[in-house]
Amino acid sequence: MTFSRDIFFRKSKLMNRNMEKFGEKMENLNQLLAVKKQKLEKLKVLGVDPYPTRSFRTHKIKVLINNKNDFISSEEVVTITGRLKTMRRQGKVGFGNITDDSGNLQIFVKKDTVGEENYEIYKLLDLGDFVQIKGVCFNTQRGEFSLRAHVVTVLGKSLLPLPTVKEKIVDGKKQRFDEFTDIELRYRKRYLDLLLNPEVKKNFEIRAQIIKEIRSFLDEKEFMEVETPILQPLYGGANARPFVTHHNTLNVDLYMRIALELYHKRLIVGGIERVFEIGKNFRNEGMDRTHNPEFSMLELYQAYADYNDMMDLTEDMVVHIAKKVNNKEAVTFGDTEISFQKPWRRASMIDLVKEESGFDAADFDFEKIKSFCEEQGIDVENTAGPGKLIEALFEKFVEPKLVQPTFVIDFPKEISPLAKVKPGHPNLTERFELFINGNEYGNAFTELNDPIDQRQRLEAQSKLREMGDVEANVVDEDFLEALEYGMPPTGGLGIGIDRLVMLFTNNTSIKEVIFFPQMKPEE
RNA sequence: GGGGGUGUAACUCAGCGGUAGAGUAUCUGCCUUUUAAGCAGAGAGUCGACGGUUCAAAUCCGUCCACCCUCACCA
Repeated sequence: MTFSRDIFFRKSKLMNRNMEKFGEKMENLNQLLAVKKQKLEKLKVLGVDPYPTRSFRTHKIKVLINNKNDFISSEEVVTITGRLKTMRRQGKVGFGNITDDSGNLQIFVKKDTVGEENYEIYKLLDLGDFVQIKGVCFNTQRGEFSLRAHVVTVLGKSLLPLPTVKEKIVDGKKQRFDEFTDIELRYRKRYLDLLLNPEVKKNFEIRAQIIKEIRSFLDEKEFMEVETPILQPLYGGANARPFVTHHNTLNVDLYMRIALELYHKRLIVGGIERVFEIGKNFRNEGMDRTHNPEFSMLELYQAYADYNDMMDLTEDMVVHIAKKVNNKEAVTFGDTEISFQKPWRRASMIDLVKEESGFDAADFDFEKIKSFCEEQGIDVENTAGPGKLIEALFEKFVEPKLVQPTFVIDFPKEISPLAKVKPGHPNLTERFELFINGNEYGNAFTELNDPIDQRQRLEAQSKLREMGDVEANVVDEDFLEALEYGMPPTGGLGIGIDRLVMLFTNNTSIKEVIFFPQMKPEE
């Protein structure tokens, strides 16, 4: 007997503390389990294997529902499989609802029809059990399309009771009772969440669809999907603190990647002109509504392109997703209607700061910017230069106002160590971030392909690191060497998949779009 | 890390100093077209953990844990 199973999980501390008392208590705690086990035994006595090796079905439930009249008039004998979700038994007859991943169908089991022995088996069923029902479709007296069982077969007994959620249809609207809503339980036991809250599954279906559409869009544009290392001897491509792990055989520490960027650029060097990857990044940082320590990114790199091309590509890709997922070039998030109609606004960071704060930072005058920041109550870190302060002003004054899709372009060079300088503007780079609804959704550059400049930039980052900036980039000699062999002019783009899914599913928490979000251990 | 909130039966919750409650689920009985099926009955809880105050704590106080919200941090 396993005591560590779900409903006893919380009680397990007791086991350490007081074994005897726990033993007594288990009598009570086990009651539900014991009942189910008794049923298992009874099934075995009846010669029924509660966990048979084979199952069989002729139709998914949706097929029956979509062709009700045909199945009723033909009286075709069909077999469905699924989980028993509700049960209404009354003496020598009973009803229940079976769900498979396509739908939900009422079954009608009558003692006279299935026979005495099979009816005994039916009576031993519990909510949550997997069953196979062979029978014929018909309409009940109340007019509900149902399956009249000829044979009830057990496919898998459940031992733990599913939380009970009941539904009633009032004026065509579903009313739910005793919903499974405890957020902590929903995240920790996502399988129950999926089972009991159908709209949760919908979120993840949209997620899958978005990813599928990204793939087909990029495939159409002849991007090659690649896989690059998650375990890396050095990390880079973003400003973030990494997770560290250890490889025993090599006896080296390895980092979990924080970005895909540097390996993709190596592939561009290698002559693959268009690459993309959808994968997990890992950042050892704070968690909140929009941050999970592991999260999904799309990165793509295109040779002979620049950040203007990346803006066009981003527009086209998001419009493509919106049309496929939402059937229109727009999405409603909360009360806000977001329009993806091209073209999206493109405005420089410095112009936007000036527009919203009245402050002109175009001259990069450090003392001037610093005193304005201090006036505005912005903390000035000791490693901050004018570029970082401009970004801070941007975050404070501009970010929350960018509701409709906006490309914020031309970031300070100081905070963009992997982006190419904007011609004629030594303090700026050809970089943009995409903002929607006040949140960042993407980041892109005309990629820096000058190995000498790149080395200087990484060395400058390294100095910041020495001064205490734990998120500054590290110098990656192997990457620099690749650049020295020559990288073509390249445009690169990163899109946060989770946030995009949040946008299209109208969710404000990243935990709603990640099946198993990071949670603290329970003990 | 700061502030606020929540934690009671398998699920949803009530109780907020006098020794544990409801509905659902489970079990028993009745019921051959129900659908939140119904009727009658039963069992089921270290009231998140630890400590304190009190004759008496689910309830008051403190500490801790988990989760949620919010601010800070963080591309």
